[in-house]
Amino acid sequence: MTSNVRVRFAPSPTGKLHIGGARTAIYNWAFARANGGTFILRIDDTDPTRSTEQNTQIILRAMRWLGLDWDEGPEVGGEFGPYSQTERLDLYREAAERLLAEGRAYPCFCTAEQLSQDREAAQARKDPFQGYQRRCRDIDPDEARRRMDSGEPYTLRIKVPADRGDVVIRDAVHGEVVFDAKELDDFVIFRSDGTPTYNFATVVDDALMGITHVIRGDDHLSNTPRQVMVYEALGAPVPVFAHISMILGADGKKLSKRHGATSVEEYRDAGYLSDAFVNYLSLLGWSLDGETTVIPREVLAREFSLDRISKNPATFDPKKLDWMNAEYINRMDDETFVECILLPSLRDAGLIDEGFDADPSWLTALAAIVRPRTKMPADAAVVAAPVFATANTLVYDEKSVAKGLAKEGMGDILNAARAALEAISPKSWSAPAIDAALEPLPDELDAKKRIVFQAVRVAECGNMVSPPLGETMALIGRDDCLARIDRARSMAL
RNA sequence: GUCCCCAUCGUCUAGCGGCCUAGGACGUCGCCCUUUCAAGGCGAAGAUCACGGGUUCGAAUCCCGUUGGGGGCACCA
Repeated sequence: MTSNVRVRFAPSPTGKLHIGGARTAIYNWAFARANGGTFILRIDDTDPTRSTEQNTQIILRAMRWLGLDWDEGPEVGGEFGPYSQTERLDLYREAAERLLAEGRAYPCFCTAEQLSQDREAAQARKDPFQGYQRRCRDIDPDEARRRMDSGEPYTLRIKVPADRGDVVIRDAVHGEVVFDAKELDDFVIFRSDGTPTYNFATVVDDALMGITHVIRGDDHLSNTPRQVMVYEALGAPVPVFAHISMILGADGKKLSKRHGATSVEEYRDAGYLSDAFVNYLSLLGWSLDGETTVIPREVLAREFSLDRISKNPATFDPKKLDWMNAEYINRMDDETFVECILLPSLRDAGLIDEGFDADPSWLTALAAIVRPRTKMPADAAVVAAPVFATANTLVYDEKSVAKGLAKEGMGDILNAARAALEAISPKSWSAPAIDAALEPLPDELDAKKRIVFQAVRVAECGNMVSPPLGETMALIGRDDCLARIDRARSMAL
């Protein structure tokens, strides 16, 4: 299915891609995919002082990690390029000159001092309108031309038509939003240094690129009537807008550094799965049916719709993100879990090296006990650590030893356990065999189940908390299990 | 100051006039499973639908106002 839907995500490279931007990108991407449209990535770098190439690269990398592939934009090109604003300066100049020639824009020679004076005066006389007072709007065009040619500094301002009534914006999430054109001032579209302003450049780009739907943050809603003025001056069709609410921190304030990680790549580095992250973010302000929470990206790309976007600002909840991540880990197939979570985690923790090789069935058995205990990839290594230790290198947790081993009678328990385990032949060393061997011990020793297994657990794993004993010991191997008991014996009384 | 937006469990949300004594998810709590920890299963608590007026036979849903939050009003984006 193809359609003429064209949407764009247009970050300005003044910083990293943050959570709010990522969510906007996801919505644009999903909307394009769901409608067989085109997803465009454009770099809005009109502010040369704050934009950097490095930030652009970080944003592209984050987009790739999120799995948001763009059809037109940096690196892939497209017939509406170039796709960064610094390369489009001529297009803005052309558009501005046309508007000037048509009398839809005019030069303004007011100085910054003059303007702030006017603003203060308006404030002082409690004028409800505190915008530009239109001093230069009626300067004779010929005189204006002379002053421009003489080198006098000027900006270009849009001329809001005198008879323009209400400006009605069609917004897919807010419905019709009405602004009184009287509130609009003749805002600057070109600075005196010859660069375009944001409100002008974006509209020129969106018009030239044939953008049909503008999905962006709520903070632009109040600017939209100004932009509509530019579309109309340009004679371009006005797109459908969809203004989405902001994402807040737990204190209800706009999400910022104070709330912890805000950039996409911090979440990647923390070990969050791209799929889980995208799923979680997509639900921050959108719902499929109000019931479903696990929504794989293919489903999102098929079912996303603007009319299910919520108007409320959403609070970012790290706990639910964690749950989502665990959910995706739990739903992986074994092979994926081993390749994408377990092995990398073990490597990062230094438990194995690049040349590590293990029997596939052994790895599957390890994965089976590790996976349900893995919320974040790093958890996997923590859980698996005892398996990768040896009797000599195993680290014994002090508290666990004190509580579970260094007590009266523990020596007897370990002796009995050792004997029972030794009775298992190397060939039949397995989880069921180990469980069967250990099972009668409490009765034989007339000791509590809890106490017996706790002692063996600490002896084998160095900790009172571990995955099930039989499975773990099967993975450790018979010889090392026996050796661990020997070592633990010296700690028991 | 002015304009615009928003308002349902702690959080994300469902709800678009009767199906709502308000549904789902996260979190919290309890129980089951169990040698520990998880995972899983079952269940519970939790929202006078911000408040006040209307409209209507009937309102979380429509209208007005109030309050509270947020955003814009720049030669920032």
